[in-house]
Amino acid sequence: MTTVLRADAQRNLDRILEAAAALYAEAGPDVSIDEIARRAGVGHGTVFRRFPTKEALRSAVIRAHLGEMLAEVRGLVDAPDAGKAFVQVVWLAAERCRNDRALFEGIERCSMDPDVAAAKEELHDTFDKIIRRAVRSGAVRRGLDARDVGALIGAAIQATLHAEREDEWRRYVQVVLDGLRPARR
Amino acid sequence: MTTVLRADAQRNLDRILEAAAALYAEAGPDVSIDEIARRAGVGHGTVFRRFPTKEALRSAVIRAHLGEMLAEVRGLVDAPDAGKAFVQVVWLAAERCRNDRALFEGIERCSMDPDVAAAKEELHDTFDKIIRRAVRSGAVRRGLDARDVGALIGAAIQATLHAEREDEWRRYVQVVLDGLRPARR
DNA sequence: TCGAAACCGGAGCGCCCAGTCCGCTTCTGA
DNA sequence: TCAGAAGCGGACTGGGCGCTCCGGTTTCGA
Repeated sequence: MTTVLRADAQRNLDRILEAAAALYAEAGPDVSIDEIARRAGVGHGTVFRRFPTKEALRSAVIRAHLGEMLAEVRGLVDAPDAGKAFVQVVWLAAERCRNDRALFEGIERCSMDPDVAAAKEELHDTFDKIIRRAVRSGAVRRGLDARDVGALIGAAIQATLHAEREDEWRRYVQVVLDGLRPARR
Repeated sequence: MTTVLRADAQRNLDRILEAAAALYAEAGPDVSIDEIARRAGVGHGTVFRRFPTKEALRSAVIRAHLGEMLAEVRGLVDAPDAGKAFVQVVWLAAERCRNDRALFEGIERCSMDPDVAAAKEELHDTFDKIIRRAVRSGAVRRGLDARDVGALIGAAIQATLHAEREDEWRRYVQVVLDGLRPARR
């Protein structure tokens, strides 16, 4: 099925993925294929041979990111303090969204891709375990799942994309994080 | 300067604004002029005679919304309980964003328009008064201004745009609202 | 070394959309 | 009623972008 690519083709493929990830991170998920091809140093025909559509390329990049996040979250799933693990995951996700402008929006948009959907689900399942433990330990309010928390944190980051101050996003994430604790009284 | 429009022209202008507001609310701030013109029942040339650019139309609609919000917020600026007034303003803004998909994103995007910028500033100033009183009364944490709160609430709403459950947004707004209270301990 | 298979990339197509233009229609004030 | 001003809208332009195609080039196993 998956035959080995010729050396030059593999090199170009790597360059394309690298360029796409960089441009998505800098400019959002709507960068044109031409721009990506230019940055990768290839013709845009080459991009379309590897990825039949613009969406396919986006999905591939997003999938890679989700894989990395999953590995990180898995490393925290059995941490002794569930509340701390929860906070750590949130900050990890926030940092990622902050450094990659397309990540949050892109994940939503690529949900029709079955591979992305599967990766997302797996990530959510893992995060849900942490959340449930954190809820049981009284560190997090009831009634929230991984999708809720992801949406809220992602949104807080999005809100700071055009902010003037560089560290704005940390304050916003902290506000949401405080809001995620059990309601008072 | 502002001469009176001919009756038919005024009618068309009203229709255009109405159609634009409706489509922005339904489909976001990137609806094409053609679509707006079609919904308004006019040719798109007519739209461009009233509004020199697509942005001008967007700005006009946004400005109208900001004017309405300003009136609402002004009505709460001298409310006896500053904390309650703050919460009310937040829910008002949230409801508006919820009902108008383009509002939050559109306000950011139209900030170069001087009229929109002025309206925004006036709204912020008014809301800031409420926030300062609420902070003093201990209902809201320090270090936040109207821009912060608006960004956070808008973001929470945006996060629920593609949610399956219809009332998702209320939960999210409540989380942010709780996060906006003074930090514990 | 050499030929076939794999690969490359830019010209070109079709579509969408913002914005312009002008011949025709509609309104309005006298 | 009527002339001229105001308004109308569709044809058209130009630019951007996703995507295709094919003639030329590169790679690599035999």
